[in-house]
Amino acid sequence: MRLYSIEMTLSEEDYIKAIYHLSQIDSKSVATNAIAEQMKTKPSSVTDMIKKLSKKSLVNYKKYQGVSLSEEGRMVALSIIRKHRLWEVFMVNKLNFSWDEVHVVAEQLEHIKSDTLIDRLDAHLGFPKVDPHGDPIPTKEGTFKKSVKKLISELPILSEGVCIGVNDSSAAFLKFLDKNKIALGDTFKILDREDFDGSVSISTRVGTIRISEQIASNLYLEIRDAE
Amino acid sequence: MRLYSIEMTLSEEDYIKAIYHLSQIDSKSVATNAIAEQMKTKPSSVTDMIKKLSKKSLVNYKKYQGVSLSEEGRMVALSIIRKHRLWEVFMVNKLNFSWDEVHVVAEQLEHIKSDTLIDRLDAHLGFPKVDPHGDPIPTKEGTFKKSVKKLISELPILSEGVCIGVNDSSAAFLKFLDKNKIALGDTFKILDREDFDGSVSISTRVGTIRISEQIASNLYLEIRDAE
DNA sequence: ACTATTATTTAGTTTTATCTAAATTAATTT
DNA sequence: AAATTAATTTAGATAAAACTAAATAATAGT
Ligand SMILES: [Mn+2]
Ligand SMILES: [Mn+2]
Ligand SMILES: [Mn+2]
Ligand SMILES: [Mn+2]
Repeated sequence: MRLYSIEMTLSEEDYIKAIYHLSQIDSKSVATNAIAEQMKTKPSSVTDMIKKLSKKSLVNYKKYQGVSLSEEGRMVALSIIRKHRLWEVFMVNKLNFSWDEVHVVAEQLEHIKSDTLIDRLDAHLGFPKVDPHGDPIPTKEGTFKKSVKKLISELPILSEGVCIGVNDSSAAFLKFLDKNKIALGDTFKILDREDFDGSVSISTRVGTIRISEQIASNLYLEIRDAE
Repeated sequence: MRLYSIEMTLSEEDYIKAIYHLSQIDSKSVATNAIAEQMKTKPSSVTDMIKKLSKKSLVNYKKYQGVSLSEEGRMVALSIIRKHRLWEVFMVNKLNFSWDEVHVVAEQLEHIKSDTLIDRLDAHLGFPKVDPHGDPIPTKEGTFKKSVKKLISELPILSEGVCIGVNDSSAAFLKFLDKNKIALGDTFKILDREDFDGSVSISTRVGTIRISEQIASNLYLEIRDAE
């Protein structure tokens, strides 16, 4: 993960990260419009930036064919994600933030340039493996356990797993979870799914409850014994 | 110190901080060239930025007359300095950095925008009053104990005080201090000064030593019982 | 008071990251 | 296969922050 420290602007870093995340969803090459939407900018701006990143050989690009990260680009993405998630752990574990408050600030902190800083922060936090949302933290070398988390709405009946994250971290949703005694770290089993409305019956630590499709598509489980 | 959160770029913040520091040295209005030197930029760039800051009424400016910070400008400066110094304390106290390593990274961290973050960091660090170099940390409200630190070279004979900071934080100088058993927190008394070369005789915790003018003009003492 | 020197500002460019509007290519329908 | 629609790129503009070179104002020396 060291490479030879390519100089990158904040903007370039955010684009690289966006491309990484989009290519996770849909492993093929990433569309210009998708990047524009993610970055809340215009497709023409994306094209400009893609050309720049391509010149730096951080992405593979052919006109009208979309982009994918090069190996260097992937490493840059992982190093930014590593920083983002370590700062999130710091804010939650050391500064008593709650998990829904940290993302915006981590968006800024992830751009601080200092390898020493991030190494020592990692040590200070006890080398955490996941961030407060349950997402894995890449190592310095750019390796990390591939996420095995899936949305409840995507899992087959009888799946069992630990609740490790949410999609929607709005205050309203978090309040709902609290009220229904659903918390990070709880183990759930999917008992049944209603084809009609997609609602799901799950067993939790307080008994069996039924959740709507909307809720099920916002809760991630980590599946046991996955590779 | 809250004001109504003026939007400021990183560059504007660094200029405001530079103007603040320069006006501390020499309380009058600050010269364009002095800012250019401090910021390692050209006078013409400084003029451009001054006009911008003046439009935002963060500085008082009349052509050819130099600039001074407005009251808002002073508050902005103090809030950046507060952040800079708190991050320095964090790196030294929590991440085991040494005091000569933290400044460059703090130059970046001071620009992170989050009032909550800095408040919680302050609490996490136990509301420190000084940074690792002995410089005072402004409060949220923009008040702080006026520095009573003086260079040994500027103090009269028989002054006594606690060593709280250095001017030159090069590795070579810090090594020298270590070798001579001079550390932050030690109490020194100035016994004698040689007019010929400005060298000074001081009593330290390991006995009496003689230091050159060059060393004396790099060590700050905090004088006891000053207001 | 005049001149030389220094400090500061202005004018005109450059680079980076945006944007809008127009042109082009790709994909979908009929 | 032609026409329509959608996606993408190009062209041209703008704003921020820098620069160089030239002009102007302030200061100092005689
Ligand atoms: Mn970011
Ligand atoms: Mn996260
Ligand atoms: Mn800075
Ligand atoms: Mn300091």
